[in-house]
Amino acid sequence: MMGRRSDHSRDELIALAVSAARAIILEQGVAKVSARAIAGRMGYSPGTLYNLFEGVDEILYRVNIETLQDLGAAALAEQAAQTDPLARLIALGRAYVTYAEEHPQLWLAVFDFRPAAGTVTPVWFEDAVALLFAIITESLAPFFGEDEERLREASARVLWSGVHGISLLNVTGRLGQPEGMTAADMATLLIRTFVHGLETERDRSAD
Amino acid sequence: MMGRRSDHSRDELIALAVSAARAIILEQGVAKVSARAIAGRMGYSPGTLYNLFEGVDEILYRVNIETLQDLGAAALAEQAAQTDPLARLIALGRAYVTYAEEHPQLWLAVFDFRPAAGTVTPVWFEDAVALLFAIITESLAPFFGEDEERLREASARVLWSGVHGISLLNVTGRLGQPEGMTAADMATLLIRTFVHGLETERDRSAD
DNA sequence: ACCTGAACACCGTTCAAGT
DNA sequence: ACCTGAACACCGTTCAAGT
Repeated sequence: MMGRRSDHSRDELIALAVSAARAIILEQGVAKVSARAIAGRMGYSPGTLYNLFEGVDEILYRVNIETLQDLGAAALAEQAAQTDPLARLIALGRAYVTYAEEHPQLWLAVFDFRPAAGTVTPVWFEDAVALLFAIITESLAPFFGEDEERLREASARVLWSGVHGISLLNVTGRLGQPEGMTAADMATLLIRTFVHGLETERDRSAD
Repeated sequence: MMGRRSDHSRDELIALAVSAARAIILEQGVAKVSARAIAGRMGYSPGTLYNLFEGVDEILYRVNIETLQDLGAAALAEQAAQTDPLARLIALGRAYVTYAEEHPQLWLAVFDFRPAAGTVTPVWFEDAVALLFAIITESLAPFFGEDEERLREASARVLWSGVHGISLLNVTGRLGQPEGMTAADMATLLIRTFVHGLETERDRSAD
């Protein structure tokens, strides 16, 4: 029962563990992910995971980065179908909210995840987040002059926070939107209204 | 060592447990709250908590409702200092973000809290949340006509989602706002721009 | 070299037993 | 009636021992 088995290569084991973790998230939610549950589903002992990863957190980071890449691909695809700058921005926001709605467990696993205190987020994970965020900043370029970098940066963060907040309330069932309005409609309202308001905002900040 | 002690009345014990939980949140964060930790700090055994509460979740709900009431009071106080409708709305948003910044652990304990799957949020807690939300809806009244109930409701949720999202990123250190801008400034940008954009939005929805 | 499984220090919750 | 503390079923992580 003990000792080497070599049924799988190291890389196969890593992929197996990440798949097992994702399956648990999909079936039971991220709260049910544990070293023992992952190992059990792989047919290995918990100790094996510590030959492959720093800990359970690293496995979750690996599931989450794949979710983010999938989300990013979906958003870019939706955006590519539009040409008008505002329509492109709205497509981005709606794709975000819709993706979260279609994959609530995976999406929550990304954003509910609070690694144990004192641990640092892996660089490769932060890089992936920054890459996704750049899509928003770029999509905002048509609405700002070259001397408005600060406003554009701030607007990107404000819009993302808003769309994310809508999505979080939606996925956790607390959005409580008016009858007939979807969460994506709320995102559209936010983005369209904000962009239209930017013209007025520009006049005021000249004070 | 066993049997009754009656050092404290039932109500005193409840207050003691809630205080102990809050102290742990303030010192170590909500993740470190546990039945054993609360009981240890009270000088009682874990089992005692189950004479007083349904479980640890109920203790957290009790800490959180007090945080929400405190946050509501702070927001109302800031708002009362303003008379202009837009200034009042902005005061509300800034107070929210500022409160979260000043009490990050308590604020995160409210919004990071995901009760065990299958449990229902207590009615008294949902009522308190609804009461707070009504402040936002009311503060938006000056900006809408009587035939615009749906838009007002949707706007209240969109604005709150946005301010909340900004606050969440801020408290978890991921806001990344431009140099010299505070999280409260970001909330101001969101609210002011959105409200200004509403005029344009109204014209469009007439299409 | 790889993998196990027991061990350590935790967790929420229950409940028989004691005062 | 109140409170205890052992017990049950968990958790993440480590590491001596085995192949």
